[in-house]
Amino acid sequence: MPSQAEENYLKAIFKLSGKEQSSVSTNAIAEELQTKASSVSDMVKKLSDKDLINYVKYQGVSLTKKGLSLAVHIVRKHRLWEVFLVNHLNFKWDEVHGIAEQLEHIKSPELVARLDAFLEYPNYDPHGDPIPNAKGEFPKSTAIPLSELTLSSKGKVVAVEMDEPSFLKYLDKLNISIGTQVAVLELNDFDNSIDIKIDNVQRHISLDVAKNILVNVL
Amino acid sequence: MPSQAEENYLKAIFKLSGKEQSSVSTNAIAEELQTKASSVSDMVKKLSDKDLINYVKYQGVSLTKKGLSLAVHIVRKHRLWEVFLVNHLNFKWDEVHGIAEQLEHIKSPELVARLDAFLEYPNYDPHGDPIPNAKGEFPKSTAIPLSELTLSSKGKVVAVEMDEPSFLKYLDKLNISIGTQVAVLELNDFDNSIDIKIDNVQRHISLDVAKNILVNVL
DNA sequence: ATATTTTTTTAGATACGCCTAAAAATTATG
DNA sequence: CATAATTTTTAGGCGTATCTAAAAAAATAT
Repeated sequence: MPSQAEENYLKAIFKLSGKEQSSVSTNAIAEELQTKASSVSDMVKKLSDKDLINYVKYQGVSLTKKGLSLAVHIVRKHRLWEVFLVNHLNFKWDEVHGIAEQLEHIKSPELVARLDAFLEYPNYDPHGDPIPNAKGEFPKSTAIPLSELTLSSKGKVVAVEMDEPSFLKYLDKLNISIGTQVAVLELNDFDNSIDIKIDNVQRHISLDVAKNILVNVL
Repeated sequence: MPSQAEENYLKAIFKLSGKEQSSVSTNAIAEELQTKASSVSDMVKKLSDKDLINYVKYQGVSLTKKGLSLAVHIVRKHRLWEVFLVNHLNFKWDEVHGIAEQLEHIKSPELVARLDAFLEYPNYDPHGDPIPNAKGEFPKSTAIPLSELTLSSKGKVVAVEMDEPSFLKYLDKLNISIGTQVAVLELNDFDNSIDIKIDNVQRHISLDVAKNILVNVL
C-alpha cells in the first residue's frame, strides 16, 4: 500500500505527464511538490523499485500501468470529494482543493464507491475537471483552451485547469464560472491577450489565464 | 499541529482515562494502540514536552487542558464522520469505525463545522456515543451499563461502548440495537450473566457483553 | 570540441515513529 | 524485608521522508 508521500508523487507525475503521459523531469516534480530535487531522486528510486514508475537515471520518469492506475484512482477520489464539499457542504470552488488533498488519501474502496453513488456518479468536479469512473476511464471531452478560440467565435466554459484559490477568485471577479458563455472580440498579437464578452460586458484577459480556461466551441 | 500518531495517543489516553480522567499506565496505552511499551515511553516524552500530557516517569500520564481539548475534538470528528457514513452513505454500524479512524485526522475546522451542520448537529453517533459540540461539551447522559440493571427492571438501549465489528455483529444477531427495550428476567450470581427479554424473546448474555451496553432505566 | 551552466544524483545528516534487548524502578510475594 | 516478578525506561537500531552540500552527468554556449 503506497504511503501518502508516494501517492503525492504519483499524482504529481500524472499531472505533469499530461495527456500523452510523457516523461517528467526530477526538477519538474520537485517544483510541483515544493520540495528539493534530491528528495525527488530518493523517492523516484523507491517508486521504481515498487514498479510504479519507469525510471532511468538522468532521463526522467513515467508511470507504469500500475502507477497510472493508482494515480488515476487518487485523482478520482480527490474530485469526488470536491463534488461532495461543494454540492453538499456548500463550500465555494476556491475553498475545496486543500481539503480534498487530505481526503484523497483515505483508503477504503467501499467508501469511494458509496460516495460516488451518493453524489449520483458525477462526471465532472466543481472546476469542470473530469472524474474517472471506477475502472479509471475518463469521460470524453472536446474542450479546448479559451486561448485557442478564433476571432469572433463563441465558447461555453466547461472547466478550469488550475486549483489555486487566487486564480479561482479572480475568475469569480470576472464573472467566469462553469457554464459561462464567452465571445472573442479581439486577439491581441503583441501579448497574445484576448478581449472577450461575458454577459454583455467586455473583459480583457491574459494568455496565461486563457490557457487555463477550457471551453466547448459553440 | 499534532501528527496523526500523536493524535492517536491523545485519543487513547482520553479513552483509557475514563470519566474521571485518571492517570493511565504506559502498558495500558501500548495495549490500546497495539504497540510496544518502549514506543509509548518515547511518545509520552514528546507529548509531555508539547504540554499535551502530564507525565512523571514511572507514574503514568494524564491529559493537560490542551491535550484534553485536542482529544475531545478528535473524538468529535470521529463520531460526526460515523454519523455521515451510516446516515448518508448507508454503511452499517459495524463497518464505520475503521474508516472514521482515518477521517478523524483530516484537519479543517471549517469542514467539521459544515459537516456538523449538514448532519443537523447530532448528539449521538450510530453506536449511541455522545458527540461533543464545537466547544467540547458532551451531551448529558443518565445511561448505565445493562449489567447494573436490577432484577425485573426494564431499560432502553441508548449506546454500546465497543467498536469492534465482531461485537456489533453479535448484537445484531441478538436483535439488540439503539432503541431496543430489554427486561431483566434473571441475574445469575455464579457467572454474573443475565437473562433478558427482547421483543418477547428470551436471551442470555455474559457480564462482558452487558457491561458494554448502556441503557436508560424505564 | 571545449568550457560553462544546468540538471540530476550521491553522500551524509536530521526528525519521526517504531522496534528489540537490556537496565532500572516499582510492585508483589514468601 | 529481601527477593522475585512486573512495569517502565533507556540504549541503540531501522525505515521513511526530508534536507544541504558536493559530485557527476547532461545540456548549452562560446
